[in-house]
Amino acid sequence: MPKQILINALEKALLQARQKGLLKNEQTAEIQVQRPSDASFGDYSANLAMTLAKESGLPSRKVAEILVAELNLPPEVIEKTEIAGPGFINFRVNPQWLQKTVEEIRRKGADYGNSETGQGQSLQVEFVSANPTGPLHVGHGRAAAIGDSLAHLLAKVGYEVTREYYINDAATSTQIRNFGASLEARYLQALGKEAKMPEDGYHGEYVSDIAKEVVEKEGDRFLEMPAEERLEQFTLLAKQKILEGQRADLAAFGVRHDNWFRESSLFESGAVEAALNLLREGGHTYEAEGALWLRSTDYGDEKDRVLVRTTGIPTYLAADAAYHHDKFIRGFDKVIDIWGPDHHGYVARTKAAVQALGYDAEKLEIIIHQIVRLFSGGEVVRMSKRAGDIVLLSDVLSEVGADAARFFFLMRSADSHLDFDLELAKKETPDNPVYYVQYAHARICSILRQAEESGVKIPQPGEADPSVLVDERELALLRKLADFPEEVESAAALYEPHRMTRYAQELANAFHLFYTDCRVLSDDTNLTKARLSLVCASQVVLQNCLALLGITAPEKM
RNA sequence: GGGCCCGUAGCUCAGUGGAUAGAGCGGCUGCCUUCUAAGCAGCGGGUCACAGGUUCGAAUCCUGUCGGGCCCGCCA
Repeated sequence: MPKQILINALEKALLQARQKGLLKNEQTAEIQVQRPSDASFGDYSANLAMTLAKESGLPSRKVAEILVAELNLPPEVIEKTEIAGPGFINFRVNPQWLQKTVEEIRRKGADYGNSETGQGQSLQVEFVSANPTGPLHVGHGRAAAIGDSLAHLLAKVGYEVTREYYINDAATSTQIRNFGASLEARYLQALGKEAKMPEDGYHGEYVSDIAKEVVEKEGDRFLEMPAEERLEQFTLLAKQKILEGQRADLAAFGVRHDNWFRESSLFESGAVEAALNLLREGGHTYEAEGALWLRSTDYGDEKDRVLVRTTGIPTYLAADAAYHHDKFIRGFDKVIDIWGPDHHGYVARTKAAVQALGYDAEKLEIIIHQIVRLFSGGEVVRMSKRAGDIVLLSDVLSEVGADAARFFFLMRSADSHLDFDLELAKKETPDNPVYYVQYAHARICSILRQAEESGVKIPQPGEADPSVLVDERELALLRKLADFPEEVESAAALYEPHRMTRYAQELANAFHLFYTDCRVLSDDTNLTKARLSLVCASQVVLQNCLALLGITAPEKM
């Protein structure tokens, strides 16, 4: 990687300059190499001279000159070094090096872009984790897209990744009981009986749908049951049905969790009690007003939080503390939770609980994504009759398809509110970025088909001479392809999968430009071979990129 | 009242302290006898909310103000 080569070379040059007494700086400045804002400046750029100027008492351009004189760069990678502007050192990559990456990409195939950054550390991404009291909505869709793509990214940079779904199914949960009671009421109503919905009942149409299904399959056999047992049965049924639906929605979205973890299992196994004891023994709790409190303020929370209610029933936080304890007991080196914006208030207390249990706060990363608003023709959409104001993920999927939904959910950074334009996502025109990207892949496949049909052999890696790829469009495409590992690296390091949708668009653009200006199949045998090889490399990178996003790469459109 | 996120082109948003701040959409204008026009080219478009501060250098970091969203339970 040129970037790493440059950083190493600059480091060495700085050391030499110091040893020779040309620069007096003692401090070890972090050496940065970045992309210049304007490509005409070069492929890479270093600001080192500017950061050293003040301390060395020399003008930054002078410092740059000293550094450049000490620089020793492999000419086959970096062909040109120059000082520009206030003291930037700009580098241009040797086209030879770019041309060689075609072969490297083709040899590595699906592994191109992999790295060892994660060093095989085990890492868990927990995402979606919706309450079993209703179907998944668009917010969950965003979480699913982010979580799944992030998991792909982290696996690509060398982590051992587990995807987990936390089922909030605690039997003591008031919400679940309420939901069960709602289903019971709808069931009785479906059988023509008088029944009142509970006070904070679930009025969405999906509850009635489930009730009707129960009537169809089980008839009126619950009527005779004692009230308490019946409620229990319906609570169980409600949970089960919703969970089935959630699994089906995720499957339709192409998201698969390795592990579905039941909150209730923490109570059954005694893990909640154990975690509470640990917190007590560590002196992180106290009793007040008949409840057990966590001293979360010790770890920066704005107030202490209840762990066990006056009723003796543990809170969600108690279970969550036990849950995270369990994650670390299972040996995860790093745990990432992806939550909706309505949970941001729980970040501080959860991190507090984790620290009180003796773990480094840095081992837990909580990503909060902001809300999704659906638009159609400039109007906010409330699509679902079944769930009131909530727009269901399944509705969006049947409307625009999984690929478009994934891409749109991943177009913005998690921090940013997402306006999802359904019309645009449905369009089969270049305005729609997901089609734009997929079309590039379809075009690639079309060229390869065309070549085969006309009897032109696709060269194996190494069979083409890439040095004939000198057109500006070809070099621009090569640069984009060569960028891929660095893009993956930073998207993974920053936990920002949305960077890859942007990269996908840029890569597709570079390919379309190449396609327009450079005819692949021509009478010039060597050029045809080299360009076919470049097309194959483009296909590899586009596929790898789309795989990280969880989006298909169609061969025809 | 407090917390979190956001404020950048008409709209939706990128932008890991660097050079003349970018993309897509929308608008207008061109380009198909040639590997997919689901493409390409061109034209417009900016007080980076505002005010201070830190820095050689700020859209980016800090403080404050204003505006928008979400949240603030011994619910989950």
